[in-house]
Amino acid sequence: MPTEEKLMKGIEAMFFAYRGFTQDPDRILAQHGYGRAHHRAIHFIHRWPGTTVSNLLSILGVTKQSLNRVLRALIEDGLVESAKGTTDKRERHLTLTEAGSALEAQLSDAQSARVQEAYASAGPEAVAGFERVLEAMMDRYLFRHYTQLGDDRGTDRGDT
Amino acid sequence: MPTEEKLMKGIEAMFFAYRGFTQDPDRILAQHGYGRAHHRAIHFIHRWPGTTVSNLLSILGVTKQSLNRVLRALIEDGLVESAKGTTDKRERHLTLTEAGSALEAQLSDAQSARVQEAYASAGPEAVAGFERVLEAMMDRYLFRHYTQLGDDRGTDRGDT
DNA sequence: CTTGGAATGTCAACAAGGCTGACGTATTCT
DNA sequence: AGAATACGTCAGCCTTGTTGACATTCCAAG
Repeated sequence: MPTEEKLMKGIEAMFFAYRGFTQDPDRILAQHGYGRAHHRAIHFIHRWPGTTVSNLLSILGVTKQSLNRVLRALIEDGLVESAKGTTDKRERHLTLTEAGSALEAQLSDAQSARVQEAYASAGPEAVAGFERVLEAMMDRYLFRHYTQLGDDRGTDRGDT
Repeated sequence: MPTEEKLMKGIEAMFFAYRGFTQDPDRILAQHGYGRAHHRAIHFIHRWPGTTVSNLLSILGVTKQSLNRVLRALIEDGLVESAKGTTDKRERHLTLTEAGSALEAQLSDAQSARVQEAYASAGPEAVAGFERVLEAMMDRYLFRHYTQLGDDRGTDRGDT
């Protein structure tokens, strides 16, 4: 049973660490006139090329209006391609263009570098613990959505 | 040297975990018409009762205009008290009122509960690793500001 | 074959919470 | 006396989230 003080330190550590975690990508994004929302979209489209809009919606947990605004910009700027589905023509399958992949790589490199530094300075055992705690901290409902992406597309519950 | 895949998983874990981490407080805050910015102010005023506005500014890393908006609401709502300094009358020393402490406790309980669940399910060794990685991930400059709060008040570099 | 629901896009309006720039006012320091 | 500090505030802008409403296209079930 951790003390209140220990829990509070963990909470503050999450706050400060998350800020460090997003700092470098934020700088790069700002140079391109983008924000974190664009980063998230780019990241997950890179992670699952050809994913659909509704998949992305359930991963990101935002409204389609919010996502659409970001997606529209990325498509107009030629970083993302949206292709009508073949089996289900209502779906749009999203992929990164070359330019999109380039930006993704730039962002990923910056963020990975910081994470890797942290991993290196903390050691492999600490990293294993880090991952275990983070997994336990995730929202289980949302995470289930994420891990089921390959087989289960999830359901759209409309605008509500 | 961790693989790219391992680093990417760590990055996503941070994203999902942070969302879980803020979920419960966000719900409570919404009921009171507040947001995360209010939570952060309340948290750090609780942590350092009597802290000054400029201290808070360097901890939170936002502009005084942003902080002021939040602080004004909390003061008007009677959750925070602002007292003119005695030695330096320019400073405002911030403390939580009873109502403010009550909300802080409610928020802290909710957030601590989730963190503690995660700690319990991951085990004490994992927690030690978690903390080591997070500390290494923080921005060193900002964190130094934080840890020096007791003795060094930091400097205000003006509006720029 | 019709009809309901799913997947998507879009318009409009609004709010929180960042930001910059520009001032104003005490107060303290040099 | 004058510069710098601590704080507050007005105004305006941006991103990114929200709700609500509506249109289109398409799949699937009755």
